[in-house]
Amino acid sequence: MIESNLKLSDIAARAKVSRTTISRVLFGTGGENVRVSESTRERILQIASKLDYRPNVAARMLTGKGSGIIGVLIDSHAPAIYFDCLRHLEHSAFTLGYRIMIAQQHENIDSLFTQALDFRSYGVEGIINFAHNYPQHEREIHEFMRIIPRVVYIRRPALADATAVQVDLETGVMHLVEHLLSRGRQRLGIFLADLEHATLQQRYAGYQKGLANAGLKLNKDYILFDHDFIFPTAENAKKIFQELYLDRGVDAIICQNDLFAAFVIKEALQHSCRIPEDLAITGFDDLDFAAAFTPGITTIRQPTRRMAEEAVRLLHEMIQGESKAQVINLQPELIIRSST
Amino acid sequence: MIESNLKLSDIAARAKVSRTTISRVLFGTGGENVRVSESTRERILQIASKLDYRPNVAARMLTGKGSGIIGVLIDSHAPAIYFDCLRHLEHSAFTLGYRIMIAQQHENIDSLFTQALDFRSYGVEGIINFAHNYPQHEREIHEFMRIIPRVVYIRRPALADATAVQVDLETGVMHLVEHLLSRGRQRLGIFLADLEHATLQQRYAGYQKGLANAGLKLNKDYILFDHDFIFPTAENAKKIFQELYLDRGVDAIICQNDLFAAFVIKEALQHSCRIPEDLAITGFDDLDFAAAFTPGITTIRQPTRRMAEEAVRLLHEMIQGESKAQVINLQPELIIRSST
DNA sequence: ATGAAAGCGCTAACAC
DNA sequence: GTGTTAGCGCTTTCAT
Repeated sequence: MIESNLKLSDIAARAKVSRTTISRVLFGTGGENVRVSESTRERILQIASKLDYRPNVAARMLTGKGSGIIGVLIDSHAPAIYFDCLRHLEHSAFTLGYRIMIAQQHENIDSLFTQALDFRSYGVEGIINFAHNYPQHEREIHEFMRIIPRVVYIRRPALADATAVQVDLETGVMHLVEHLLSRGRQRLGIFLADLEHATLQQRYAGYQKGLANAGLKLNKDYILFDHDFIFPTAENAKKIFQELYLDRGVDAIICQNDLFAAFVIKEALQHSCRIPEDLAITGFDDLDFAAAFTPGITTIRQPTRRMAEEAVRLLHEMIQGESKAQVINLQPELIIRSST
Repeated sequence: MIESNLKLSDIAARAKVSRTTISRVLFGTGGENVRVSESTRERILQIASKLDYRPNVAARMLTGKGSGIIGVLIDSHAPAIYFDCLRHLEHSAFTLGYRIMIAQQHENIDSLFTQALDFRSYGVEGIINFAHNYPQHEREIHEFMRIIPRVVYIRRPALADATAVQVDLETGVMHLVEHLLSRGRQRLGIFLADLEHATLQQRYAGYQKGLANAGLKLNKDYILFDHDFIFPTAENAKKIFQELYLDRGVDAIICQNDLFAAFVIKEALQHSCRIPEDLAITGFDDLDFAAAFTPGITTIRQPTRRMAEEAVRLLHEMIQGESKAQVINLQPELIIRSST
């Protein structure tokens, strides 16, 4: 039977000691050098556990204690992989005694402040920012960090002193390129929404390096730019297939994520284009359906679990005040299936 | 330039009025019949907005104000569809001025209390419970609701007076059955982990009704039970295909969700079984990859957005104290693609 | 139309 | 070892 909303003074009354002592026993307040007799301690713990006492977080916060809340900022158009990561995040945070409060960020940069101010209202101790990067808004992001000084970015922003966890997408795409070349592919197509997003820049860099390493030169015909290419839809896949394969004759297409790859594969099959004989296709993320597809989608697995663990760890260190800006770089993993 | 952590008294000092008046203007405290002169009001609003003042939620909570936090409980094994719903949930909640705090629940029922107590510690005003149902734990769930009296369940628990949003899975499966019969299918297979979970009971009921409506009788051979069937994996798909199609000769398989359908389709294709000519396959949820598959997966679309909206609306009403227990029943939508 | 004082549940600083 | 007091930022009640 769980009592409702006890407070320290209720325990104090039953234990016949002051609230201070209860606080000392239950939360270890007062520092290392407080002495409480074993018997009182016992008695208090007994009563508290029997009554299932839980502290009022708001009251503790008011005295300057941390809230134990971590704010997580997610882009409203975030691909599924981020939610996978969110799940691990909650777990890691919980393990360290934190709760997660989420907020979605919309395209516009201003919402970054609003959300930050709002999080501060709630006393969040730090933020994990999953939102997209805005390399063109470096200054505003600095301002954001001034509001909440403890931020871990997933994907490093264009910011010198930011703490971030990032996946080495560049190397990921390089591996993809190497793999495709080793399969005898010569004309590797890729499409990108633009080069403003850091993650797209990284992909592009990996693509370039991969080709350069093999002594091949870049053919601009195989690279397609279109602002719509952030959204994996059937229409976009049609456009991509038409331009890169039918018009320009690539023999491989590196897709931005698994869903894009799935739609491009579907489009290709409708044209009786054989995968991978006529056209090799790669995805990105290794979402769970990538393995269930026919053909299985060759892809780059993002270490979502480690991303979450590292992000929480870094933030925890910042909260403890033990850390300065650092960047953790995680390696993704090439998963070869039959689409290549 | 955003000032850091202003408090009411800071505004009060600048506006040369008392904190009380600031509170009245900024938060409308004091009720309907408070009068503040237009000029003071103006002045206060000006200053507050210029300084970008934000209230300290913890302090307001301590005086009895609501936290504006909604707790969301998600099962740690929740399928992707729930995260889709979570995104809409955050949006709807935000619109009504709430923040979302998430917690994951693990299989065991005890964590339900722990999470509830924990949420109460944080002053959450209500909970949206996405977690799986435990029809065998009706009493414990009652206890849970005593701790946090405002709970909206996604999927109705076996509880008379619970407020819930549910999708009529039974009708969904009935539609699936009708559709398959209309395509000339005669031997409809289905697999279920067990009949303990409410959602599986509903599917089974829909299956039975669909057949009964068509004047067909149930063939137990076409129903497969196995506790592993909550997890969509390649191995499970293999088992399902072997037993239902190869051994028992069904000509259609109703899968629990899209990912299961995807794996079963893959298995079938590997056996040169033609979809849908030899075997029709249906999914559930209409995740975004269902359309990208070849063949496109016929499925039942869950109205995740409306689910979220309704859940938040119901909870909001409960928080406002305007509502008694009710159940909202949403209809899913049959999406016909080429897997049937 | 506005302010002063008390108090929400807890902790810190200082007493004893 | 344990208790007392003051105060965190805000709202409420009661004055004025």
